[in-house]
Amino acid sequence: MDEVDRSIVAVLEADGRISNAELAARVGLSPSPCLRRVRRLEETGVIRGYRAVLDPAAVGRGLRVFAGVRLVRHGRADVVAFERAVVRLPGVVQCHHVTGDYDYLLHVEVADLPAYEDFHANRLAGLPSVAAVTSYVTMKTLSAGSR
Amino acid sequence: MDEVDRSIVAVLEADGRISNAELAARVGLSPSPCLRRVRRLEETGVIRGYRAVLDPAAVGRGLRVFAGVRLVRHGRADVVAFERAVVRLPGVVQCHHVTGDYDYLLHVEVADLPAYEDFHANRLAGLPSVAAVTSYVTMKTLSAGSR
DNA sequence: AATGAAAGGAATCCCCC
DNA sequence: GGGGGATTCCTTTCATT
Repeated sequence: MDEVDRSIVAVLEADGRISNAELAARVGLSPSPCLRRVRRLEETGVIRGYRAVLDPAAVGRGLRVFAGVRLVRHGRADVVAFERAVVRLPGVVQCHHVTGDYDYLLHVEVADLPAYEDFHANRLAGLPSVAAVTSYVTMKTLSAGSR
Repeated sequence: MDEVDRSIVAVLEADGRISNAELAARVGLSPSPCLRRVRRLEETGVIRGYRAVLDPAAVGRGLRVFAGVRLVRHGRADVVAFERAVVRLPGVVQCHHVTGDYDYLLHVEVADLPAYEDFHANRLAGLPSVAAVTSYVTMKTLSAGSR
């Protein structure tokens, strides 16, 4: 990871579909060594993949909610069971194991408030060991620059 | 947005750098109409862009924290000043205006805990109208499938 | 709207520096 | 590690159905 590699990942983070030819020009290389560096960054896991960024509302994920979850018990079996189950729930984007007032902070995206009510009452509350759920419903999201 | 469009965005969300030729094959079209559909999805804003997904630790963002922020005052000027300033802070990925115990939930990514201490004490606490900050430090993140 | 052909461009590989 | 050039594949456009 030298300066050129850092430039490459910065450009690809902002535009993941840029052509190798233009990427090379932007970082001051010719296409051959540029492509070699990109492949190496992919192989070593610095670049994990590429994704299209979608309009949430257009694909049925217009409501974003963060849900703080506390568990009743914290034995290994309880934790494993919860973690396995929660990432399989439709609408769960990420599940963060956090310090603080909650055990987990869930990033959830669903169509609308009725869909979240269903998620909350019929999916999440029924998971093993879930003691309490606190929901933070997103009204607006501001993004920082290129991300 | 018909079924084919939904397939296209699903494939591109999982692999944003797939070639148009292979994308076409996967959704059962020939390349020409497939490309036209992708362009239309981009122009109408359903596809907002493409990004490389990076290993956070490899690019100096090894620590993810969610910070619940309460403001002292909620007048329009206070809110606007806070929102303008917070997204400019280095490390702030997204700023969610939420319902519940906090006014905002910040998604922050920094190098490590000392960097977060600096962010918390020297950047965030000094913003206009910030009354209190509650930090949820992520120890582990589980992702749901393709996202 | 989809197809298919054709031109132009890009990705990729090999070899040299 | 970087560069140049050849090959192959892809992208893109346009005429056609």
